[in-house]
Amino acid sequence: MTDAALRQIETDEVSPEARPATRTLSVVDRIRTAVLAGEFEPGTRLHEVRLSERLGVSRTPIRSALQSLASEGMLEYTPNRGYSVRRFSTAEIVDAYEIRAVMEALAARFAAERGLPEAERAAIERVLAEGDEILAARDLGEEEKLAYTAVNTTFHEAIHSAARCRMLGDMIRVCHSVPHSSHRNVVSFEHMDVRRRHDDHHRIYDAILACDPYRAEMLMREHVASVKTSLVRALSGRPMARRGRS
Amino acid sequence: MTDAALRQIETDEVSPEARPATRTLSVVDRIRTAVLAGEFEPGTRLHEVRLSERLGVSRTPIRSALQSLASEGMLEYTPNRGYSVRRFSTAEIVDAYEIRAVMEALAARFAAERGLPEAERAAIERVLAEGDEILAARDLGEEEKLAYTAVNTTFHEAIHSAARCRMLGDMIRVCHSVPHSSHRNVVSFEHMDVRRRHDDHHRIYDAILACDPYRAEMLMREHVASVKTSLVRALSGRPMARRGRS
DNA sequence: TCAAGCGATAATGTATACACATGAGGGCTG
DNA sequence: CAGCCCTCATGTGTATACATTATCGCTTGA
Repeated sequence: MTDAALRQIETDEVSPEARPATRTLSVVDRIRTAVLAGEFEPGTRLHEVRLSERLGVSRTPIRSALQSLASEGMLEYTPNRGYSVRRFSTAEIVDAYEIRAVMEALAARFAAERGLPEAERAAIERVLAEGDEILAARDLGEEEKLAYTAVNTTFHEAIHSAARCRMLGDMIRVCHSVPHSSHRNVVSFEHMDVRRRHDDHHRIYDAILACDPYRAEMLMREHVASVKTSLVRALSGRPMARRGRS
Repeated sequence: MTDAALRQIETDEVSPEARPATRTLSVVDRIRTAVLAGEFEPGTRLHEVRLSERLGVSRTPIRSALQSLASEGMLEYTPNRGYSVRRFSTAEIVDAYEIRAVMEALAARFAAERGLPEAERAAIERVLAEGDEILAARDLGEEEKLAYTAVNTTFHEAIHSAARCRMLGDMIRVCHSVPHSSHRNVVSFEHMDVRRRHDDHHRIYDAILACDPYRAEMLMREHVASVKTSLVRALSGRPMARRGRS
């Protein structure tokens, strides 16, 4: 009890600005982060009682959170047997890229058809310039890689937002729960690859500005699908997919 | 013990084939059916207590079911304010068709790339023949329309299944929770439209059999998107979208 | 008369106790 | 000795009581 209260306060102090409205939502975040960080092996069962002891809340919000995460596709549920960390085959990871490719392509098309709102336009121009700067250097240190990953994320999120279609945004988000299949993980930082992908960004932006839905869609689809190709190369290089950092 | 056993048996007699494993799952079905049948106006709040009284179970499975349906996109959730029936704008319905178009197109491509399993091949050939028969008549009565709707559903489901990609299947299922945006509702039964769409089915099947992913994808995309066009025509004809039967 | 603050009420969020299902281990029987 | 069944332990499913939050109407003051 005292322990739980302390941890609660601790959590509040760590993130004072964005405290979730309910415990359930807080638990969703905590478990999601833990799973994405690889704290549980795929296939591990998540026992409600143990989680509730570990996180210091009762089983009710735990159950609720587990159900949420299962519907996101991150966990697997079997009636009367509970939840376990979903195991993704290589095929599923690759498929997730294909799905993400057509979805993000559709988002780019919507953005081109509907016009780019001022806020998104500004954000994209900013990250394009930032990316230009980062890539001006001959080699990328760890810091630059992190910075470019943020640039990449912002670029894509701006386009999702410009698509103005909630269902599409939701579905793209689901794709990101698949390990490796997120623009938050820049798969390859090889010189040619990054520069080429950054150039893609410029062209996609041009197409959207020019209100050319077909070109925007086509470019974005190839952009995302090409990452899949890099990924397959990487996976076949080292047969086992490592999880976690990098 | 005895009481529980009796209730169990009773339930078995009522629905001998598909008894849900838990009350939560049963409640999910019941609420989903009610909402799809239009028993609640869009925007209506679903009070947990009232539902629990109406369905004769406690709030726990009700809450669980509501959460499920919200993650399917059928309900809307606001923390501390509960669930309400999601209101779909015309724009969202049309967008759902676009999304479904690219997803089903991807499914067709996967099917073509991966080959058609025997079971799916048989099912498709059967419904293609059945559709030919139905459409041989000059005019379609109510019964024929129902029969053709079933044919349509089976055709599409066989292709989803042949795609062998769970995530894709899940996402397509989500599209179907949007009213009007389901192949279970054949939008237009005008002669030309139905015949054309049935012809599309034949061609899509041919493309998949010929292992022509590009053609299968393109045909399916146009096939679904064209329904969108019919829908827009219909909606602009009668400005208010009627829900429920027909 | 209107606006703002406050309190009552109802609905959701959470905790906990109990019911039931599943699986493993040991004892009984053929 | 092998196989089956029964029992028990573990963990999920459900019900219910309590805590917290939102909403609405009322009062009060300007």
